[in-house]
Amino acid sequence: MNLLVVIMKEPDPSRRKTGRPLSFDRDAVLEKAMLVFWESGYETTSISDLTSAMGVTAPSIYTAFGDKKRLFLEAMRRYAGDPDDLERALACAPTAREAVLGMIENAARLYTGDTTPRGCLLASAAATGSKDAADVREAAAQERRVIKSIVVNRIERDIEQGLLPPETAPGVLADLALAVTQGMSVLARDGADREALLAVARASMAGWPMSRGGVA
Amino acid sequence: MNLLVVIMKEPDPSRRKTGRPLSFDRDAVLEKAMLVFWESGYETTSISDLTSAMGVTAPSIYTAFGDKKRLFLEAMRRYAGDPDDLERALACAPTAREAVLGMIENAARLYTGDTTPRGCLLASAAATGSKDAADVREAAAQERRVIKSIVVNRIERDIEQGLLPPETAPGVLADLALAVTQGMSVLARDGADREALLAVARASMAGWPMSRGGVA
DNA sequence: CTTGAATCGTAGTGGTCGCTACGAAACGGC
DNA sequence: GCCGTTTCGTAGCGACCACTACGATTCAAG
Repeated sequence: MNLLVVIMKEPDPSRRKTGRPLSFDRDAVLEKAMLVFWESGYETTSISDLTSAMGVTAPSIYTAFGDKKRLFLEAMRRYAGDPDDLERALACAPTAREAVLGMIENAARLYTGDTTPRGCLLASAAATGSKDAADVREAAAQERRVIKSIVVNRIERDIEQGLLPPETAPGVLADLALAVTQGMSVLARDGADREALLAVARASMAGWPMSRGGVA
Repeated sequence: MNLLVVIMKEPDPSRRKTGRPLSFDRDAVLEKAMLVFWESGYETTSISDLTSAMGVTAPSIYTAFGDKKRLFLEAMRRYAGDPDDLERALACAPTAREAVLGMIENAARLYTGDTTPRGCLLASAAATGSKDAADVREAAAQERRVIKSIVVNRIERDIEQGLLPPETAPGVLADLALAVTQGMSVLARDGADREALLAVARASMAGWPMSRGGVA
């Protein structure tokens, strides 16, 4: 699916041949849409909410992005970023522990930024919904699964290198990291400040096995 | 507010004087509504969703519960239960650590029940939404604040009794417990099974200070 | 058996939803 | 200038939203 999308997007760089040009910056407008979805969720954001926030009329949105669902998926991918970037960031850290702590701390800061909505778009924008938005929730779940597998791989690397005890359960630690991350989104929405979230992030790592002298 | 509600509900036990009686069990129907909101969220559940699930026509819902917002708030309170029950349960446990672990484990089981929707109604039903549902989100936030304060009090009791080191930060541990709880809801919705959630629950407690020989 | 009170089902209300038809406008190629 | 192509803004589509008016129905009270 992703491969197909990439392949079909190939002709893009050489396009813009004929016809009236777009009157707006597609990327800037997509970011506005992302912020609205981040703030108000997928189904609970209306097209008219989007048109007023993006400064673009409804027909222009539909010609540029397809429909509301595709616009949201594109906004969500823009929010989540490239999984390879996350993988590289985790690979750079000296240990899996520091890698995951850094990831959670970054989330804590992201959820409490003063120019962005509180909390996590992935956690809140499609937490629930009607049946015909099930595929959108599944897409968000898929993003989380990708993140989890990247974290699991990073932990397994430390186990193989003897930096973590062999009985370490990578799946549990990754699930814990993900649960804390998504749970912090709720705290942030409830008004918790950045320091409170960072304290939670650090406290959530206290259960990790020690690097050298194992805890057992 | 709660006091007022209680006071205004005083005449209830002696009511049912005249007029046609309700043709349905108000409590059973409220539970059906709770399950629908639990599954599909507040704003993303329509009145027609509720009428078909509750087996009651729209006018009957409105005469029995007021409007959609009041119905949801009542369903949410039914879901959350009486805070005093939580307080008593935490008080019964021998230590704050066991009390909180039990609370999180209960959440893990609740989120993976096979006769109820996955995840947590409090976490997902009002995670985001439009402006005119802000008071509903605030009500959910208030429920979480009550839970946090109960947990904080239970932890402070152990600190006063010397079961936890005096430098323990009750707010951070309570926030962590809440974040893990709400985060597990996301994992449950993504398909995590009960054992995975219970493992996360236990792992999240690993960072707690030891009861006797302190960790520092 | 009548009367008043409360709920019943039927059948809608105005409003907003996601989405689009359509003609005018703005481009590149000739 | 002219044509084909694409986007523009206007205006509105049918469907669904939360909610309710209204007359029939079912109870307790007298």
